[in-house]
Amino acid sequence: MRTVTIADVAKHAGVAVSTVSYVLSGKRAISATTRQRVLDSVRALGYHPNAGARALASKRAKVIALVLPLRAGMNLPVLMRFATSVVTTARQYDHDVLLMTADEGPDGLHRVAASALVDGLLLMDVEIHDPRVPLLRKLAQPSVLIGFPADPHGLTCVDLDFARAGTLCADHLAGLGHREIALLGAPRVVYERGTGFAERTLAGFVEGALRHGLEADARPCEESFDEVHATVKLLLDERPRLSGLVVHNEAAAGHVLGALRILGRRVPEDVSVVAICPDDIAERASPALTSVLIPAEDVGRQAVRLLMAKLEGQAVPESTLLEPRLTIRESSR
Amino acid sequence: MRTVTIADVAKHAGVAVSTVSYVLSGKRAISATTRQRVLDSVRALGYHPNAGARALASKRAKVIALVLPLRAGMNLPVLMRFATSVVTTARQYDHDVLLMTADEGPDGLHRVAASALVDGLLLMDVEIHDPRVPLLRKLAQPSVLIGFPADPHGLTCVDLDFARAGTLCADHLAGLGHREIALLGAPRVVYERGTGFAERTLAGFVEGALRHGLEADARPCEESFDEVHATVKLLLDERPRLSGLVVHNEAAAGHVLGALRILGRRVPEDVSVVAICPDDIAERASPALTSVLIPAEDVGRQAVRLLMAKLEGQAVPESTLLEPRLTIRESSR
DNA sequence: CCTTCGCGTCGAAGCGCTTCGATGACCTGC
DNA sequence: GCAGGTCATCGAAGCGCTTCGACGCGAAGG
Repeated sequence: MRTVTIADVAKHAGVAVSTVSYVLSGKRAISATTRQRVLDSVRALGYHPNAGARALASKRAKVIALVLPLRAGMNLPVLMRFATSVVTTARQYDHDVLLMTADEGPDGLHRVAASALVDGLLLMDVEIHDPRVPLLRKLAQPSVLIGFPADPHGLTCVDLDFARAGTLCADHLAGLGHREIALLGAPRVVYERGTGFAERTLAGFVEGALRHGLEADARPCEESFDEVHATVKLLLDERPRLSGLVVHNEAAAGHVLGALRILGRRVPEDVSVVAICPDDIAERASPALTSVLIPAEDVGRQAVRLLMAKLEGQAVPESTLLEPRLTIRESSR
Repeated sequence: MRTVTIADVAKHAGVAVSTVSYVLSGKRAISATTRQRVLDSVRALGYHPNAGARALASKRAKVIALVLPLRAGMNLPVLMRFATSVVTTARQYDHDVLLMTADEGPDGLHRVAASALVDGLLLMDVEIHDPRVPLLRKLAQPSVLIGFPADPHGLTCVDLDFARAGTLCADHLAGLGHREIALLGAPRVVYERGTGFAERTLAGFVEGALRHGLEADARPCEESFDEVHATVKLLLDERPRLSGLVVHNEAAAGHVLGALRILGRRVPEDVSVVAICPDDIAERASPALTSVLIPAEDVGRQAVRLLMAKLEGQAVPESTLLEPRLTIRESSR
């Protein structure tokens, strides 16, 4: 039971190999009758083009690389959601996805690119001074980044508009009449790493609070319950009249509610809480959290679309910021 | 700046193309001096073999498929950890990983296999009556399954020994002197899906409890705080002297502690809690949970090893059960 | 009626690599 | 001193596909 090749199909259909190829690729006109005959043979023999041969001859592997980070502080569920959406979208464009971890570093990217294993790259969680960025500029293959390096010039970057997300939270709380609010942020290491999104959220939050004339505070925070409890307590001790809390730390969101309960503050009666986190986390919490979602699915879909456009040789914007949306649930009033 | 081919290397080193190939593959003896000359040229020119050409000529793509599920009830962080360990291990064997989602179904597997895109497949979360299993038996490529279908004959399956995990929990609680214990399980849908692992845990738990002559109870449980709270309350109402709780539901583990707190039971003074969950979840909880870990990393590594062995034509065991380990933390005494 | 032009199809030349059989060069042992 | 055997290297034949130029044929145009 040898594997079926295009030559087998050609013989079965009584046409030339090239004709089969053209039927399958649609790159030249083929009469309806011939096309049908070929298609029938393809089905009858169960033909599947050999990926290697196709890649060799056409210089297109129909595979894109997805490079995921796996460092501390990354939210795994979101990453997974993102990956899923990338795979699903890529399949819609008839491409497959090669999964890579960031710890292979620039060399890993160079390897898959130089060996023509992939036609394009998708990098998640790009840092401000990312050592992979200079390499990407040299590569023959196009790439799309999730996140923004210091100089995005000549690159294609996608991200949630975190500054807007921060502002949106401040706006929401201000609109509800709160006068003293605070941001409970990501673990300190995230800020230090300079990934950018944490700072941008903070900046947007502060800007929004200022614009509304609110008293605003902000703290990084680790993810353990004890740390969250301590930070919330600190915030509350320093500002007894604090009545609005923005949480930009998915892992901590649930703990914040627990801590407030223990500290004798009711949510939302005493303190309104707004989270910047995926919807499922917000919904699972009790009370359900008013939240600005991180639309992992949208980001993935958009990133793949941009990459596919680049593969087609189309021009695409350097920067794509996804508009955040605030969903009001039970934790704010 | 054309891409460098093996012919360029051969010319640069003053040898035949085949000699370069043999140097790189090590499949024939090459003199030390020639080898060095070739290696120098490779480096000087920055040569990387073209993956498509290599795959075509050698019939080995050096890529394996990783098929991940994305259904309700799956724990995303564990999935991600698993994927990471698969990628890392595969790289050690000089292979890359093609990421697929289970929703492409049997057709998707058939596609990547028939097109020789991959040399082998790794399927996560196999169900008792998995529609993909009959296909796997027909494929030219070897595969390894995480989980067990009804008839594992002729396949290669890896999993945590969930029955042992359940028993281990019962043993631990019995050893601490508890007489009435209960298992708080996965969401009902997980049992209904017949994935097997939930039942096996339950069976192991019951068996262990019986052997020690304990009173034992068990309930499936959804993941929301409210549901967990309700289930814990029910358990406690029915058995006021319940003093040991096994939680086999990662998402609920944290909520269980919260519920017990609200219900006025101290952990571990009044109730000992043992979880079957990844270490990080157990450690993050407060108090830290005594737990049997789901060793996602081990499973991934082991699965890749088995697949690589099969690719080399070696015989491997049909069934590999990974021994669970119980880590004692603060939540049991 | 003959030229011209598309349209549909074919044949062949690669794409860059692996692998097989062949070829020398050199050594060994009788 | 020569048959036999190694060892290192080479050349060439594919692997299965895409793509380019060529070609035959019927329709349209002069």
